[in-house]
Amino acid sequence: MNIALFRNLFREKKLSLSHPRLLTYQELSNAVSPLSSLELYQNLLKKSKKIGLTSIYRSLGLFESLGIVFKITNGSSVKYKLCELENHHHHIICKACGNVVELNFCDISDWSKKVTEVTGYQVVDHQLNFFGFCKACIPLQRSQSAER
Amino acid sequence: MNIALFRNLFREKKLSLSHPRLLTYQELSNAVSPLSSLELYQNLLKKSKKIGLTSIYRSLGLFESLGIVFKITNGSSVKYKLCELENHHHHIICKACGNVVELNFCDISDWSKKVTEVTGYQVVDHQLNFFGFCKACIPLQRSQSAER
DNA sequence: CTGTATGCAAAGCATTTGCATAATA
DNA sequence: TATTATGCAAATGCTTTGCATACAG
Repeated sequence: MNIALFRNLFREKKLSLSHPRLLTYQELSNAVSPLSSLELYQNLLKKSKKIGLTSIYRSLGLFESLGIVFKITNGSSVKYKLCELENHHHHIICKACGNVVELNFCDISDWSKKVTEVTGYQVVDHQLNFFGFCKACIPLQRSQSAER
Repeated sequence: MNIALFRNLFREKKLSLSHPRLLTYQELSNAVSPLSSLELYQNLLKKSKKIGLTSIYRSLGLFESLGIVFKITNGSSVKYKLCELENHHHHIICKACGNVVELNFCDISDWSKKVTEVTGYQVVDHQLNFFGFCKACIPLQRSQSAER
């Protein structure tokens, strides 16, 4: 999601676009790979930006609930990345290096119907992640497979 | 994985099959839905089994590294379930009461191929959870929808 | 101005670790 | 008997909360 859309969204939802929120967004926006809350905090401090860790947590929580950010819980580590695709999508995560690629397809709506038929549950959401090895890490597969 | 295979594995790997490990295995084996480390601990205490929480953590870690157990990291909650190698499946989780129903179908293998084609990643695993409201909780939907 | 967000410090929690004791093979 | 695992208590580390202050709209 680019900065213009980001600003629009905040205006639409009548959410205040505070300094910490903007900084958090920008830092994620510059990032090449997913970042933890602490990395985000330290990166901003290095750039002499005044921000509290707490606000980063709060911003990330807000962004996540708005669908702006994807939270990657991979074993014990938690990282965040900006969603580049605006529509609903899923991810594939490299088990070795942690890189994430977004998948711009989701045919799961048929499944939701099936789930409702079978269980009686009203399905409102789902979560799907693929795990594997990116091209660069395929050779490492054997040595890494027990990790996480 | 049944108890016979479990015992065999431990013998093969020359791992000691201690009381806590066996209890942890059995409790998971009896469980209808995935359990957290604490639930496991409390269930065993209720049954007057002597065990420490620490040992449960250590057993679960061992089991996971052996591929006996699957760790479900759902937002902030972490639960474990025995891998039933014969039928891979997914879950639907009630957002209101937390009940879990297992879904005995998974047609995702076609997707894995597609993911590989599109991204070049070698897919080795995936994780799919549905969220919704069970019959009893559908009336609560409005008040609970912001949670998690 | 008025409500909302911030930042610090402290609290909370799940998980891990150190170490003496106990159980396993 | 010699490893190896256990269990308690304490430590760790990530995340959340309370609350007075500062900021955005």
